[in-house]
Amino acid sequence: MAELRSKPPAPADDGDAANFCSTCVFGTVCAAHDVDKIALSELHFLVEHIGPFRAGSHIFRTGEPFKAIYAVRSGVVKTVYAGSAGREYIAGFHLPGEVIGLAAIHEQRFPCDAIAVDTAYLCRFEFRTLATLTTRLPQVQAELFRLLSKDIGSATVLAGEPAADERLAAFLLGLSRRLAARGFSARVFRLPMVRRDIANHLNLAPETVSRVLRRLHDQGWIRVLDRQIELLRPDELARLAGALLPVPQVRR
Amino acid sequence: MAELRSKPPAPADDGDAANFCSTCVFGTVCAAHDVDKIALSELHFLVEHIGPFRAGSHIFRTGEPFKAIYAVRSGVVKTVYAGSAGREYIAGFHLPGEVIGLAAIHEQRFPCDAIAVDTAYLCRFEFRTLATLTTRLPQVQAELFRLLSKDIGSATVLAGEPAADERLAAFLLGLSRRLAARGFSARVFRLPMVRRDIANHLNLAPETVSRVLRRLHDQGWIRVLDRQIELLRPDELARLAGALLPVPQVRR
DNA sequence: CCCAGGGCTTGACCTGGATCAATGCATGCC
DNA sequence: GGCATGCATTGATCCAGGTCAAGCCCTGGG
Repeated sequence: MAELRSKPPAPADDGDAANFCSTCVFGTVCAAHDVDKIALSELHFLVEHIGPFRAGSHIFRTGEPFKAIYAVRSGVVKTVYAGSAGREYIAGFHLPGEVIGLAAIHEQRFPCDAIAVDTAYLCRFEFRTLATLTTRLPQVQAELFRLLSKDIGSATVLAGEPAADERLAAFLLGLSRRLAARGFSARVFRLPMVRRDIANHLNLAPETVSRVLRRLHDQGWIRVLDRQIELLRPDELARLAGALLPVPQVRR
Repeated sequence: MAELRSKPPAPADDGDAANFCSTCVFGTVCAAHDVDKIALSELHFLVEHIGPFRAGSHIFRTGEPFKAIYAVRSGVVKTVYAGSAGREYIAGFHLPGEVIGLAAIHEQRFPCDAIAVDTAYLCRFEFRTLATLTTRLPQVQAELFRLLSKDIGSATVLAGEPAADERLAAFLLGLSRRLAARGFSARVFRLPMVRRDIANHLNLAPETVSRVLRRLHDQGWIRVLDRQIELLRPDELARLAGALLPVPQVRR
């Protein structure tokens, strides 16, 4: 498994006056031809590059007043909800190009913590300004609607209380596909988070994660070396995951 | 328990040229003073009243192209996702004033079925028209953002995989509060759905729902007669539910 | 160098809730 | 009326995964 990338990818490009970061969620807007150029430059102007956040440090905290949404530029960020009895629940891991903070619009406070899993850089979008801008940039409004809508179903994945194997298969495959959509290898990748976090996110005990990984390995469907993962039989994993994960998104 | 309402509430009011239905999600928009009256009348014009849908009939189906969002006017509607292996999962029950279909924006197809639980009337909002309108009506845009954002966290409730008792407590209390927010009794109400649906929604077996209801009853916290429910100790239920249900919303 | 601490794995045991099965009780249909 | 159907409840059994415990390996610090 020497071919595995052992270090995180090179620092994200920062975009320039004319173009946003290549991974940016608003990339499509930027690429469109009929966009009001002045408004577009305003959108660009409103973006604030922030970071680095070291592993474990907060981007925002539960209860903080909602001021902005954030797009991950590089690194990985987890969103953590406080559960009952001091437990916490990791709702998701967010890769470069993904947006966090949208759930805060409703109550105007963040309902969860956002914590860097490894060193992370983000883009910050002041929300009031963004919302004003969208009245002049219908494409951006549409994109925002899309982003919000996308997040609605996301938690539904665990809803059927699938078996541990199905959860893990869906998790690995989902990660693989999201990485692939951002230009990384779909077959071979590195888990950025510790087992405990995977377990928490999937509502399993860390021990169970270990056991299932071993089971999948013994069946010859994956190779595991520490946090390095190789998917040998994504087809079998997909069969296992069943309807859990979204359609093999042909994004954009 | 003779005081229990044994029939569903009177038919919802239909609003008039100047005001929307009293339960309508866009009620606040309507009440605002500084709204562009012409645009507002357009919003009203765009609403289409549909129904009745008899119990079991579809408002929309999984995979259908997304054309509109819907607000429940009266009755109760469930949203059902197809799970793996032919199972289905009930993501939520939607009361009058609540909006369904928002999750379809992302893929431009409905990701779930919407099925009437009892006789239901709805309002239909053509989405393209609505989205165009929002560029002139910032309040409506903000309301849409709020609605979308609200739905993001909703599935997170089951995320911690709480015990059966906690789930049921949270479910009953949540229902009670949502009903109260719409002017019904918070203490005494009628479950509109069968046990099987409750079980499915909470990821429990119907037998477990029965047993837990009995347990809560034996502790003197609720009274159950068929689908009639009386909450005797909402405080205890809230303690049980813990952090599962949202803060006792002071809505708007 | 040794040691401490954390992440990961593996084994042994236990339990909450699923599953299977039977019964009671409505409602609707012929 | 008599029967079928479907909902609800209760009892008996089973198992997936949680919990507890032990051991391994790696890294970093004194």
